[in-house]
Amino acid sequence: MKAARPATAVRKRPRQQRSRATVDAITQAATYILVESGWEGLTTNAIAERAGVNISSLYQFFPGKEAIVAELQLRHAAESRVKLAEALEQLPGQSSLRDALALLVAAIVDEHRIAPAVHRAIAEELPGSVRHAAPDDVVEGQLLAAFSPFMRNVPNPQLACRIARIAVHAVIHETASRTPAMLDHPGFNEELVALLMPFLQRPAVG
Amino acid sequence: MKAARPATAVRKRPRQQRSRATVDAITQAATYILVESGWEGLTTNAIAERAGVNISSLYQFFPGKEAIVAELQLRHAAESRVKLAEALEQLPGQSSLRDALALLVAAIVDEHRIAPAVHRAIAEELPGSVRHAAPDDVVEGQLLAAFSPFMRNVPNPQLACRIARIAVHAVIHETASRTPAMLDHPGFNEELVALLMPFLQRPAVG
Amino acid sequence: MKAARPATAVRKRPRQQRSRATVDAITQAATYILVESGWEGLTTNAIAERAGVNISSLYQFFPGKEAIVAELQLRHAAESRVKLAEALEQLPGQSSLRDALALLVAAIVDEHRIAPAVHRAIAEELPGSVRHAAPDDVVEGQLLAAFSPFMRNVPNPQLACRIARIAVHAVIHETASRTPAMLDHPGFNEELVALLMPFLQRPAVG
Amino acid sequence: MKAARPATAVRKRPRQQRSRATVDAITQAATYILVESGWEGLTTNAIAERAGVNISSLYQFFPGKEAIVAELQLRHAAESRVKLAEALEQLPGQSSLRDALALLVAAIVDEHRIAPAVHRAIAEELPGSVRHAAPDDVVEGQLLAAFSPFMRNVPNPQLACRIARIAVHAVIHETASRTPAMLDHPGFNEELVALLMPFLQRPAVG
DNA sequence: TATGAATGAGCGTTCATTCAT
DNA sequence: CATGAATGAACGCTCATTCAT
Repeated sequence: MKAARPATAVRKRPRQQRSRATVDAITQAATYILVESGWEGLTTNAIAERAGVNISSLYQFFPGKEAIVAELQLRHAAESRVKLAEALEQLPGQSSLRDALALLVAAIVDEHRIAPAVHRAIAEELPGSVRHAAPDDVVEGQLLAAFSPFMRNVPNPQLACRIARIAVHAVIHETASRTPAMLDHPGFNEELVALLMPFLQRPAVG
Repeated sequence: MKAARPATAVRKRPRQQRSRATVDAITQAATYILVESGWEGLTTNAIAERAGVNISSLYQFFPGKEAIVAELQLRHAAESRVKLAEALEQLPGQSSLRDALALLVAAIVDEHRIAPAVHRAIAEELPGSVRHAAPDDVVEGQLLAAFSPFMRNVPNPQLACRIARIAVHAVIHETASRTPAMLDHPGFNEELVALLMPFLQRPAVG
Repeated sequence: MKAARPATAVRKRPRQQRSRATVDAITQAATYILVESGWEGLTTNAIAERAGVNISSLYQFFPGKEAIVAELQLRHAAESRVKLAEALEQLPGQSSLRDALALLVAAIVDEHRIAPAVHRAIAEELPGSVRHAAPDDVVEGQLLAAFSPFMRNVPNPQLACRIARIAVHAVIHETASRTPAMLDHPGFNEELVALLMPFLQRPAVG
Repeated sequence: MKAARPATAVRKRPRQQRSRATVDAITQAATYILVESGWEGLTTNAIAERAGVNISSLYQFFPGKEAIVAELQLRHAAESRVKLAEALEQLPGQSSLRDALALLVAAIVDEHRIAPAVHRAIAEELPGSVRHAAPDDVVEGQLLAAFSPFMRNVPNPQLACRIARIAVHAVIHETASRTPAMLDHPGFNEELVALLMPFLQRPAVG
C-alpha cells in the first residue's frame, strides 16, 4: 500500500485559459482510459501521455489520480443532478402520478443514454476506496417531497421512496450497461411506471 | 519466455491433504483481503503472506490472482444458486402469489444476510475484467416458470421477470451493503412484496 | 495487462545530455557483465546496479535486456563492418592475390585484437533467440567482387567465397578466443594466406 | 548467482534397468528441450515433466541441470569421437592425401548430418560456463599423426593441423546449421578437399 | 524409493511521484 | 513554468532445490 494519499482535492484551481485546457485534457484522457481499460489501466503516466501533457504538469494540478477521478465523479454527479432537478421541477405541475412517474423515468433513461460506457465505468469500475458516495439522501428527499402528494396507503413513505429510487435506477442502469438497445424499446418505460404506480398508490388495506 | 497465462483455470489439483489445507488457506486469505482492502490490495504476495504459505505454493495451485477470485466467485455463486433453488422448489406448492413472493424475497434476504461484506466485495470491488458474469438468464428462466401461472395482464412476462429480478435484488443488495440493520426491519420484506405483487397481477386494462 | 513487448526497439531516445550518459552507462555495464558472467548473469537489475542507475531508468530507455544486447550487437557489427570496408576498399589497388589476402587477413585479425573478450561474448554467449544474424551475404558479395578478378579455375566462385570467409573467420575467432597470444605470432597470418591462396588460384585441372 | 554448484558429475550410476530407463528419459527430454527452447528454456522442472519422471527422481541421478548437459555433451562427444576414430583408422591405408582428406571430410559431414539441430544446440546454445571444452588436442594429435606423412613444405605442422581442423569443422558446422541442404551438394566435399590439399602439400618455396 | 508439496531467492517490470533544467 | 530524467517501492511470477510421506 502506498503512503496515505493527501486527500483528493485539486491542488490549484486553474485560472488562466491554458491551464483550463490542460485540466480538461487530463480529465478527458482519464475518462477515456477509465472506460477503455478500467481503474486498473488508469495510471498517471498513461493519463498524461494520452492527454499530451507532461506528467509533472499533471501533478501540478492534481495531487494524484484519486483526485482526478474525484473530479470526474463530481462533474458526472453534477450533470446527473441537473438533469434530475429539471425533471423534478416540472413534477408539481403534473396532475396524475402516472404522468409524474413517466417524466421521472424518462429523465433517468435520458441521463443513461448519453454516455452509457462512462456511466458504467464510474459506477462499476471504481474501487470502493475512491468512490465518492453520491449524496443519495438529497435526491431521496426531493423525491419524497415530489411524490408525497400522490401517495395513498403507503405505510412508510420514506422507505417506499428509497425502494423506488433504487429499483428504478438499478433496472435502468443494468439495461443501459448490458443491453442498451432496450432503452429505446417502446414498452420499457411503461413497465417501470407500471412497477411504481401501484406501489405508491395502493388500494386500501382490509 | 513469458507465456501468456491461460486465464483462470487451476494449475494443479491438490491430492494430498496437506495441499488441500494450503489451497483453503489461500482462498480464505484472499477472501479476507478482498473484503478488507478490495481488489487493489489483493496482491499475490499479500495473499500468500496472510495465508502463511510460500508465494511459490500459491502459484503451484493457481496461475494468478484472477484464478483465485474466479474460484471465489464460483463458490459464492454456487452457494447462492443452491439457496435460490431451494426456495424456488417450494414455490409451486404455494397457492397465492403473495406467499410465493414472500418466500422468494426471504430467500434472497437470507442469502445476503450471511456475509454481506463478502457479498459486497465480490459484487462491487472486482473490475469488469475478472468478473464472471453469473448466468442470470438461467435464474430468469426459473423465475419465469415459477411465476407465469400467477401473472395477470402482463404484456411481456419475460421483461417483467427481468425487471422484477433486478429490482428486488438491487434493493436487497444495496440495503445489505449500506444499512444491513434494515434487513431485519419487519416491514422491509413486505414492502418488496408490495412492490412486485401488483406488478405481476395487474388489473385488466381498459 | 502485460502487453507483449515489441521485441528490441528502444523505448525513448535520450534528449538531454544527462540521459545520454545514463544510456552509455547502461550499455557499458551490459558489455562488462556479458563478458564477465555471460548471458546468464546479464540481468536487468545487475546492469542497472553496475551502471549506477535506477532500474526504472533502464526501462525508460530500453524495453528489456534483449534491446540492450541488440544495441550492443548493432554497435559491434557496425564497427566490424567499417573495419572490413576500409580494408576492402584498398584491395582493388593490390596487384597480387597474396597482397590482397594479406590485407584482408590482417584486417580481420586487427578487428579481433581490439576486444577479444567482447567479441567472444557477443559471438558465443548469446542464445539464438537474441542473436541478430549479421547479414553475411553482404560481406560475401563484397568479397566475391573483390576476389573474382584473382580467381583461377574456381568452379563455383560464390561457394568458394563462403568457404573462404567462414574458414578464415573461424580460425581467427577461435584463436582470439582461446589463445589470443598467437595472434601476434609472426607466421599466423601467413598460414592463413597460405590456406586461401591456392584455394582461389588453382592449377588447371587435367 | 546461485550457490556454487557442486560439480557436474552424476550422483549415482544407475545399476538397475529401471534406473537406466529413467536416466535415458531425462537425457532425451533434456536434448529435446535444449533443441526446442535453448539453454534458457532448459529448466529442471521442464525436463522432469517432459521425461515423465518426478523432479525429485531427477535430483537423485543428477545434482543439477549442468550435470545433465554435461552428460549430453559427453555422449555427443563420444559419438563424434567414435565416428572420427573410425575414419582415422582407415587413413594409413590410403595412398594419397586426396583420398585421406576425402575420407576425413566425409566423416565429419556424416557426423553433422545425423542430428544437425542437436549438434547446433550443443555447440551454440550452451553458455560458456557449462561448456565442456572438447579435448581438441587429442583430435589434433591424431590428425597430426595421420597427416604428417603426407605433408610437404609445411613449416609448422602442428599449427597447420589446428588451422585445418578449425577451418573444415567451421565450414561444415555452419553449413549444417544454416543450409543443411548444401551438405548433399556434390561439389561441397570436393571444395573442402581442394581447400586443404594444397595447404598440406605445398610447392617448394623459392 | 518414488511422489507431491514446499520454499527462498531472485528476476523482469511497472507505477506513482519528485527532481533538475 | 514546462519538460525530461530520475527513483524507490512494490508486484507478478519462476526456478532450482529440498522436505515429507
